Amino acid sequence: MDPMNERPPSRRSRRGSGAITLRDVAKLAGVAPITASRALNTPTQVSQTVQQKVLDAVQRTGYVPNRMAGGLASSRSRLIAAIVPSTVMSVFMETIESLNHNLFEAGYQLMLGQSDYSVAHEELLLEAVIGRRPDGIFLTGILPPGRARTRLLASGIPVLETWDLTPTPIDMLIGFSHLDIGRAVASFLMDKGRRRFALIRAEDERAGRRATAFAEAVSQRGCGAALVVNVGDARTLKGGREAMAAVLRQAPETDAVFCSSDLLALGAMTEARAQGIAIPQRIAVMGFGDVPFLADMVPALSTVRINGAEMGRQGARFLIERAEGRSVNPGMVDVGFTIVDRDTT
Amino acid sequence: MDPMNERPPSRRSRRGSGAITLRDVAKLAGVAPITASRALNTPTQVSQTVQQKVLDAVQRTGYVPNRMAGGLASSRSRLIAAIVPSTVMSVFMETIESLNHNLFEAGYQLMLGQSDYSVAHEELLLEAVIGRRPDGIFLTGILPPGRARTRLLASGIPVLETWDLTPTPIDMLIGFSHLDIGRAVASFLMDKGRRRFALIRAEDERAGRRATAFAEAVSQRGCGAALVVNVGDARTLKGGREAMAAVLRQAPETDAVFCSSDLLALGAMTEARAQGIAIPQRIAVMGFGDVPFLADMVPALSTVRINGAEMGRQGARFLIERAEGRSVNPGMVDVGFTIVDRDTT
DNA sequence: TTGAAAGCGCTAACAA
DNA sequence: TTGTTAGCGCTTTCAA
Repeated sequence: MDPMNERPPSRRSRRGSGAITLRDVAKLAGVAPITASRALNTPTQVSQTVQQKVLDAVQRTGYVPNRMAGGLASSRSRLIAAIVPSTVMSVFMETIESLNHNLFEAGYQLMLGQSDYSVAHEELLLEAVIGRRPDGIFLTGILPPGRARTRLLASGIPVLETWDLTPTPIDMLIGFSHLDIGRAVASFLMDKGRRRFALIRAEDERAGRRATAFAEAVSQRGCGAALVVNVGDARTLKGGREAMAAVLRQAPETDAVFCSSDLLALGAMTEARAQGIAIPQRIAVMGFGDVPFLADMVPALSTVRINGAEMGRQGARFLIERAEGRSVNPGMVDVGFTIVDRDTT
Repeated sequence: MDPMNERPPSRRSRRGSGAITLRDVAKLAGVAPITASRALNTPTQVSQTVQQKVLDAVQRTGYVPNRMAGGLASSRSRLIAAIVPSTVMSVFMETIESLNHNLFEAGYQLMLGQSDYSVAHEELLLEAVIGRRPDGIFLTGILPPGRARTRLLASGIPVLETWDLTPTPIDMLIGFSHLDIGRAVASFLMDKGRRRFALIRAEDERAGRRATAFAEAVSQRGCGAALVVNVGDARTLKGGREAMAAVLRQAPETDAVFCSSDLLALGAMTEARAQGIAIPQRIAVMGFGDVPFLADMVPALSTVRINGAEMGRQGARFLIERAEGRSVNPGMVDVGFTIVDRDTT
């Protein structure tokens, strides 16, 4: 080893983390650090010989590149942040799983934050996330105007909003229309001859839009006003049971119920069964989300299928394209939805 | 502004990302960068006046600290990585949600990787994760000896294995005994007078251990060998239905079935109901995991409750303690389990 | 309590 | 194709 290659020991030096660095690998391979860097990141820029020597050195030392350092130097973290309201029993997880899978294939890592359904929490989360300088941010939902939105805009980080549509996205957008769903479900049920409707809906802005569109559509076609029962949490069965009990009490002549989640629908069915009410003969039940396992229950739940995985896949693509410096502007991508007609309608 | 404070423009300079940096804040506040850093990170080390001036400057500039740079300089990323087999309909998500929540409160961020139930995938994932230099790694499960384990050990990153117990953990361990569960469920069912058992189990090593312990326990108490039916994926209802059909065909006299997940149990119940078999009168059904909503179904599923949130909470605590340099050695923490006796047994 | 200097481990820019 | 230099934006170390 040429002592000239050694860093002159300075009295006030910090002695690193002790881990193997690119310098060590380069020294072992007999090349400059930048050459070792190229051998690993852009192998085409380097001769076969050097390439092999560097790879050998990596092998022998067990070197694992420090992506924090690389990210700092290149302003590319290869980190994508995603924010969901919740992760347990959440309809968004299919999207996140697909996103994560596709990101990993491309050498990116996912940072996951949960807002716990709180706007305040979401703002803190976004602040923290921006500090990590991710190459992109994946939002499950639309970010309303406010501090967080301003901050995000100012950060210059590519943002993808999903699971909804809006004429005023922050940046990229991929989703579907909740209004269209409400209308489509209304038509679907009316075409089946249903006339007296109830809505079991979660305290959720999007669920609200589906419900409103549904209610408007049925009243436009001359049906009476739909009974609306609110439920706090879309992810419980209990809420659906209680709401169905309320429906049966307040409007016993109801012949179709549209729930804002599959779990609520399952609860509604449970209550109906407990009260000896035939589904779908007397009341049709419709869910939302198409939780996988409900197709295999008896009776199988009719529902609205959202292509969550597709949003994850395309979302990953858009964000990666942006991260690699290509200027993608997908405009508004509508992935649509499907009404799944099973046993309960 | 004193021009002496400006960095001399060099011909080959890279002109940063253009974002506001600590230098900008410091300059505005009229202090050195390091002082601004202290004002933000260790406010007690700084005078009230300086503190206020820096905070003002932050406010006015909209400065968001770059955690990559901070992490590089301090060798503390404030990033924790967690690895799960899957995120959709996964029994681990309660743990991850709790982990994430507790980490965020303490100023840490979660990186989530999914192994897709593949060992090869998990190794790649761990390699990638190590490159990020997280302050800790949270594993849902025990990492068997192999490349990944060696690498992890070599990295020196604190590791927490969960959801299982082993005498040979990599580092920290918090979980429960799958063998104990198998035995406890066996006793529980035998005490209820059940004698002819079947097991519906997923192709999962831990489910296998629960099943084996169960089978041993029942045969030790003089019951006949339990019929074992294997199912590929624990997260489907369909698998449970098909398995139950097999049980009914191959051993119609079966009077109790222990399933390796709640969803499989729900499938088993669905099939039993379809065949007109009374639960629990003729066959008792037991699940595993205590998916929240199953308590509200009719009949409510008896199951084994795992305190997933507790593992997340305590796990966060251990990992953070380690990250802050305190030498925690919790030994083996057993969070136990609870048998939940509801309608199906 | 404050600051100057050095450096974390890597890569962009330039030069050969 | 390879190397030199100068940072990326922050914090540690040492000194005042």
